[in-house]
Amino acid sequence: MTSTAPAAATPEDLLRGAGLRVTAARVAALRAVGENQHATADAVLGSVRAELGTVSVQAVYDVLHALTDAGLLRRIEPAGHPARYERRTGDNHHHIVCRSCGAIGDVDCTVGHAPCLTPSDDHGFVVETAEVTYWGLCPDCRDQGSGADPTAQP
Amino acid sequence: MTSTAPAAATPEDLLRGAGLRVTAARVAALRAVGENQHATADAVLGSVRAELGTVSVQAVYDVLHALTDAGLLRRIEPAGHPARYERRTGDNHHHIVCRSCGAIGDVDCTVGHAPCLTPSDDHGFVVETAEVTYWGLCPDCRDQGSGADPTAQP
DNA sequence: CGGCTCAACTGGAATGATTCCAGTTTAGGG
DNA sequence: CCCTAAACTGGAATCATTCCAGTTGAGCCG
Repeated sequence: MTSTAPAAATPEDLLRGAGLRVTAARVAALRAVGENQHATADAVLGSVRAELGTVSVQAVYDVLHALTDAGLLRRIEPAGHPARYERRTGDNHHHIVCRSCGAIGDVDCTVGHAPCLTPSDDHGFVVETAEVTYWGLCPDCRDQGSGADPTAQP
Repeated sequence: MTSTAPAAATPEDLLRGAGLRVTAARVAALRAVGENQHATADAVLGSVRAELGTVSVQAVYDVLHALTDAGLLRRIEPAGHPARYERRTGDNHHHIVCRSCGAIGDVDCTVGHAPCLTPSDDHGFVVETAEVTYWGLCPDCRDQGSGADPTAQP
């Protein structure tokens, strides 16, 4: 049990703390993402259905949206892949994505705080956040050679 | 290698230099992206049709794919937006995207060469490239603050 | 310079992720 | 316990992109 936060906050507590109604779908979705970081909406749908029985596709999208807006989840969208959700919020960490199987790893930006985060020429834009995505090969795909093997998934 | 094609290189020369067949669709697409950096596939389709008359959707996607594979174009895919194409290839510059209208600007990474590009913990991944996306507001949207914006959140 | 061949193109249908919509259920404050 | 807004249902729609089967044309070759 990781007790990084003050005590092991239950999904229910997290929801209430964020001023959201506590519903079965939200609790299940929160738990699903907690157990499977970087889960896709589809994966969450699967987990939630396995736990609750019938849940509509829309409900899961609604829930993921609500939780993301409330700051309980963070959504990441690697180019060419469906969106994924994670529970690590607040810290602006980055991600490394496997070109072959799409697996994702977290990357803490320890190189100072924001090295790249101030563009040299911002074209008059007001910069709010900077997002770094690393692309490469995960250990599994690296070992298997470079086969386009869509059967691998963590 | 010698200097690649000079700035004044015609689309035809660029295509031949890349070992690609010279077709009307490719020439037109290359010119379209040249005149409208960060154009979407749809925008390119519009330009190409304006120039050539009837061109199929598939042809434009084929062309953009071929040109991207050949290194004549670079594709960028900001989360939540359709893919865009640009002619600045080779240098690993980055992009700033307007949250409000989706406008895109180029950002040269002058802060050293690759500050963020070496993750602190790579999880065993083989990192090939790093991609930085800045999110913010473009000058127009910043000034307006409201109006042509469906989901304003200043 | 006319033929040949395969890459390129046509047009229509399919895909996958996500959203819209109208009606029904339910959490939780009064 | 009752009410109301928020959440959920299920089906259809959207949007970018790709798949498919047949047709056209660029560029090489004799």
